[in-house]
Amino acid sequence: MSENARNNATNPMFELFNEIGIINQLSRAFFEARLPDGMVLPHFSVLNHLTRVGEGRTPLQIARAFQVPKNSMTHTLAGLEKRGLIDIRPHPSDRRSKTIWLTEAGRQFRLEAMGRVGRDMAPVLPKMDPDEVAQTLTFLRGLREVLDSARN
Amino acid sequence: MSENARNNATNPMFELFNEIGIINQLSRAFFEARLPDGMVLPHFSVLNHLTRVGEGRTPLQIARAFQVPKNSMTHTLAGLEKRGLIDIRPHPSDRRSKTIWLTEAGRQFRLEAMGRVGRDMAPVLPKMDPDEVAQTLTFLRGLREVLDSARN
DNA sequence: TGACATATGTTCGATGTCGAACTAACTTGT
DNA sequence: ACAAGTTAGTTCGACATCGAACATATGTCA
Repeated sequence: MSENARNNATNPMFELFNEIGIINQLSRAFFEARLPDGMVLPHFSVLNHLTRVGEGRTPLQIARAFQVPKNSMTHTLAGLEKRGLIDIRPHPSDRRSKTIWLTEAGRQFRLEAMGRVGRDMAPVLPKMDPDEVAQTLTFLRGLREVLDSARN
Repeated sequence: MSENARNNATNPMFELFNEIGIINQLSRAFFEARLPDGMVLPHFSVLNHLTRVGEGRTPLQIARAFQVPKNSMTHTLAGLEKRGLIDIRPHPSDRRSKTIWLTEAGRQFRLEAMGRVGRDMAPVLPKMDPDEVAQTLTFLRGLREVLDSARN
């Protein structure tokens, strides 16, 4: 086995993570270029999450959904509340906790942002085969669960 | 069309980006937990990139490969140089530019880090079908190029 | 050649991100 | 009922990240 072969023996899994990192970078930049001033991808993602999964979730539940530390979520939620896009209310049965709700402004903001991003992405997306997208999505969800369970 | 249906009409592409963000988060945390003290994923990624793609690349080339701003790459490279893992030399024909080379310590560090991560990931990876990994990788590379070209 | 445009890398300031330690509230076990 | 352990969220300090402005070098075009 040559020195070169040994050094370049890269697990396909590493390549996959590498590619995922690059796409994450690209999509993040793409989104943030279409969000107002100081808003950042996690802000939009949380609004989207609340719409998809349902309002009234706790900060910790949301942090786990995105696999970010809970203190990072504290910061993201503070930004959303400051902009009046979410409403933070006490948890009905656990006084340590809170629940997160969209405001009307939050709902409207999300729709506008999705529209803006979707419109600018429209010219390129037709190149992607919907079946392949669905297939990839299924695989990635599985990968996420595997990684999640390996996280001890 | 109900209000609910309109709000939940999420483009599968958005779901894909969302999933990619979560996996990126997970894999980043997994890697960084297995790197020494102040080292971060981009440090490892650059060492890996130099090994895979070849040494002697310029900072801007590396920044473009990872789709990060060039000033971010300046910072990452400074960290690697400070730790003696790379060697920064002048560009032979362009005095604005520089070229990046692995040191012996850098090569060794990368091998050790890959070993550590690979070992801890081994119990989990057998669950992933190699064909599906390869298929996903192909698709994602295509997606990256589409996004890259759409980035004006 | 000289003026203007472009490309490379750095600096600066602002802000996102995260680990560790902390407070308050809840749970468990005896 | 009480102590010990656990959980939810925050605070703090360190550092990564990035946009904008900058200095220097190169390319272009008359």
